[in-house]
Amino acid sequence: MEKVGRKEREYQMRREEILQAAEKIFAKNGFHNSTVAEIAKESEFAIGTLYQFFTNKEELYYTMMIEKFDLLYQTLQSEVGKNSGCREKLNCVVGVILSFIEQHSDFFKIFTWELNVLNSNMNNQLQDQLISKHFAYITLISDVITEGVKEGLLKEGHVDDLSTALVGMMNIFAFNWIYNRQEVSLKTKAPTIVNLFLN
Amino acid sequence: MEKVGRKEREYQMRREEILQAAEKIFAKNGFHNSTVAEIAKESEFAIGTLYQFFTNKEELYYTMMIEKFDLLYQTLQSEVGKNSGCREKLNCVVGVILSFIEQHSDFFKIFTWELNVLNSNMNNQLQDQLISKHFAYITLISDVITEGVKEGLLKEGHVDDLSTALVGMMNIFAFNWIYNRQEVSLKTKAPTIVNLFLN
DNA sequence: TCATTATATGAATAAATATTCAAACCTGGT
DNA sequence: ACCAGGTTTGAATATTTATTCATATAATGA
Repeated sequence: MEKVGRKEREYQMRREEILQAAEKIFAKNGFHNSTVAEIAKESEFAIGTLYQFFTNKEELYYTMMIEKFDLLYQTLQSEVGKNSGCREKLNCVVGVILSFIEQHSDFFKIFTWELNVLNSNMNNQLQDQLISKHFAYITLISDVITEGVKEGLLKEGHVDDLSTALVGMMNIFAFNWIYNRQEVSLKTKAPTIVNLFLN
Repeated sequence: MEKVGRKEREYQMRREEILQAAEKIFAKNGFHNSTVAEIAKESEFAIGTLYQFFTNKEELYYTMMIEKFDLLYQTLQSEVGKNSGCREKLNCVVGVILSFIEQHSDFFKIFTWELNVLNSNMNNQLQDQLISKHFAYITLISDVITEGVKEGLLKEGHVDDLSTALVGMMNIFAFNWIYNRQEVSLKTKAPTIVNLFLN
């Protein structure tokens, strides 16, 4: 492993602070209604300092999104690995995702609802990177479904449709939960979703 | 009925042209990346002319959204009325919605994915109006589900969850269809969705 | 035809805000 | 204590674009 000095560590901490502030502000206002000044204030750095860490507003945005996404993906991967059988894995996947959304609801808000608004004149490198992360995520879910088909737990020939449906259900439950702020935890919806899914 | 003169008719036609141009541009770029100048060019009017019809960019945006939404709602309502029984009505609802999305995919893009980005400092009158339209739409679907429960076709006590799940599935199928541009019609997914839903 | 009213135009204005950069400030070594 | 590199700062700049409004154009009717 790399040995990192204090300088490097402190640099990373400051960078992290900025990313957290960015997440908060972007989630509250969306990309376009957030100002760099606001993020600077939230992070307690000067505007100029942010530009020391990120070349521009866009890069700040995408970096934040990509790092969050990595975290979700890694959590998913390691947790699913601990289970075997489609039903168990499904429970795990849905549970992990809903918990994650609950803990990082700011991120989820942005992710699901603003992705396509950032097209046009944006930095394609970063955008492509983000999209490929999303693919990996969907593939992971498809794999679980495929296993279910092999087991005979789910009907053959609809793997894509089934994955799509599952993701759609999770997203909308999360969306409703976030915007209506139920008193109950989002995770309580996990059995509902899995049951609905497996009949 | 109102008798409308030529003047009024022509006014409405020009207004309609502008709304169509707005839909096209907003769908392509989202609200913030669309400029009034671009919409003016698309509609072949001068910038100033748009301001004769709509007081500002926001109003243009919301007006367009609300009118589209009304159209969907009215279509739904009248078509569902022609059917009886939950299964039939469900087929109808899903079919109508998917067809509508297919025909008005520009609108759908904006609707599902940008609603919450326009919060903050926006015109609340119009925004509230739009949200209430959305409620009516969801209620219509819930009613069909409730009927299904009464019929014993669906399990009791989950009306909200079931409506939510159904809407979520439709949305995500539509989303995938739009962004991956399948060669097949979106409507072909209707039976998949209904079956998945009723087991 | 001409005068009056209504409508359309787009250059000019105003406001918002992303980005830069010269100056101030730290930090660690001597 | 002092200096040289590195780091932070935020006022000034540059850009973008929504909105206005004086002017031009068209329609109407006497």
